[in-house]
Amino acid sequence: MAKVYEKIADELRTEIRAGQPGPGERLPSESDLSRRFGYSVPTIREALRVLQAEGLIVKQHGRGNFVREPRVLVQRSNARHQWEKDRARKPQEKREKTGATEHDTGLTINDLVFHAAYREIEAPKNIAEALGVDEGTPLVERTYRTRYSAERNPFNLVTSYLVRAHVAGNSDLLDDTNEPWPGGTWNQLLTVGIEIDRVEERVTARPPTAEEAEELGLPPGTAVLVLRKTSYDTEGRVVEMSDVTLPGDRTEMLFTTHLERW
Amino acid sequence: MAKVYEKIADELRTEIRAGQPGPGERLPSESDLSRRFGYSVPTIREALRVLQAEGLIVKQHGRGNFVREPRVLVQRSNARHQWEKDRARKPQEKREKTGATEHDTGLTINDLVFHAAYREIEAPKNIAEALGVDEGTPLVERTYRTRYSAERNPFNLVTSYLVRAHVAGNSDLLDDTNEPWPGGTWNQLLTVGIEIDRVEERVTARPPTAEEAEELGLPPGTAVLVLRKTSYDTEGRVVEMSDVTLPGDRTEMLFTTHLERW
DNA sequence: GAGTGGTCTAGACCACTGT
DNA sequence: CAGTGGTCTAGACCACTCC
Repeated sequence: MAKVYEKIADELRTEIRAGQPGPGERLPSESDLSRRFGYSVPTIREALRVLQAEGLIVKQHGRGNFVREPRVLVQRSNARHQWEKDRARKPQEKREKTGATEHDTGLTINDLVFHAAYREIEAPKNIAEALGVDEGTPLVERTYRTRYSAERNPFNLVTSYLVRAHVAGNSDLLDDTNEPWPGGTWNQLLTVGIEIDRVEERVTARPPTAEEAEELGLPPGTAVLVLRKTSYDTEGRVVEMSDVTLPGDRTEMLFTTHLERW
Repeated sequence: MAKVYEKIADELRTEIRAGQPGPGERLPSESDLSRRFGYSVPTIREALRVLQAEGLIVKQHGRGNFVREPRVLVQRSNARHQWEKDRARKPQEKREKTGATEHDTGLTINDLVFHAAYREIEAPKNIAEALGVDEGTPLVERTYRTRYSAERNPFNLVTSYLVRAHVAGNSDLLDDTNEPWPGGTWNQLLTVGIEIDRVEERVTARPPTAEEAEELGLPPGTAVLVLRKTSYDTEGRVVEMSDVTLPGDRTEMLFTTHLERW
């Protein structure tokens, strides 16, 4: 019942929590730890791997093992939805100035880099279910990436779906050169007479897939938040659905629920 | 740039995604894979570890490596807050019958096992900030565990804080033998004249700590959702704050935001 | 070039699962 | 008992970082 590497991990974990070494500081080298604990380097590495999986340390090839520094940078609030709805009716020059991400982060449009791609597809089963349409229904699929101009990796991955028939009345919606759409999707929906009534967001958490870790630049020991946002119009139809992947170590989602007064 | 174990992981991942083997099925044994790929068992194990960290497979000592089956069982909706507020004013016999967890899960009180512990503490810095009080202010701290009667591990870990001075008017609130409180915390707050106006929930995701993994029975390759719920009364005071830890692989949180109509 | 972590090998032995 | 994964050793060699 000993399990040497767990004991070593426990001991190192306790020391790190006590601040010895503190955030950002280096741990002793693996061979030093090997001597200190009297076990082989692979065993030490096994212990360090446990701490890495907990997100407690970061390994840096050629430099050493470091205590991870916490970071939560991007906040996303559900107040953005009302804000976005209000924005949709503003005149174009105002709409162009700022988007929902800037609203959340307080940054200006110059600090952010957007990338979007457009595609028409036929609804696969799971997407069709979420949109409440038949399998094979023509859809408009758009994928977004947003990142800080100073950073390499985007801080979210978004795939958004619209029912093609809903938006066919406005040819701008089917033209992928109109990117990014001034005023956002909801303004475009307004042009075809659709008003959003409520938004549902389903949130789960899991480790990133290999592709997500790659694209978001996530080190091992990070989780992602997975958000499926469904927008309903005033008649209860689903008019937009999007899947969003966010890095758990730098994202905080804020949901405010207002209650009826007594 | 080869990295054998990554290539092996890629190949196995592709096969699993294609359904070969499918969810719940066993992978070939590690020594079989060693022969198939022509690399040593430790290298194969390294590849399998990658897949485990992604939550794609589950290792079972003495049995084999299995493709993980997805499971999302517990749904938690922010509609629970209005429901809970309404319940607080109902007569006691109704309040006793069911709690917010039953409301979310659709189970009856007999399917669930509760455990609660009670403690009085002086506010440490971070809690004091969240409650908007001075450090050292007397608080009531309560920790909850809820689990299915058929399962070993709870499906959430809750720590809740109240300001002692707010609730001192009702001695029941300071008596830890009154567990679980019929009608919940908000009914108790009602007895001291406090009405909840809005709830804020902050959500992040991260890998579980060693203690959380242990207590929730989480296998490696699982993330947790961390939720900080803050309840404000009609005067804008924070009257309750709780930290909730939920297993990412079996929890879905649903937030509905209603928008103002044009 | 010295020091660090990363990959891979080969094998001994232990612990768990199922027959 | 046979078959499986889990732990640990000892060491070779590679790749990266920093002086």
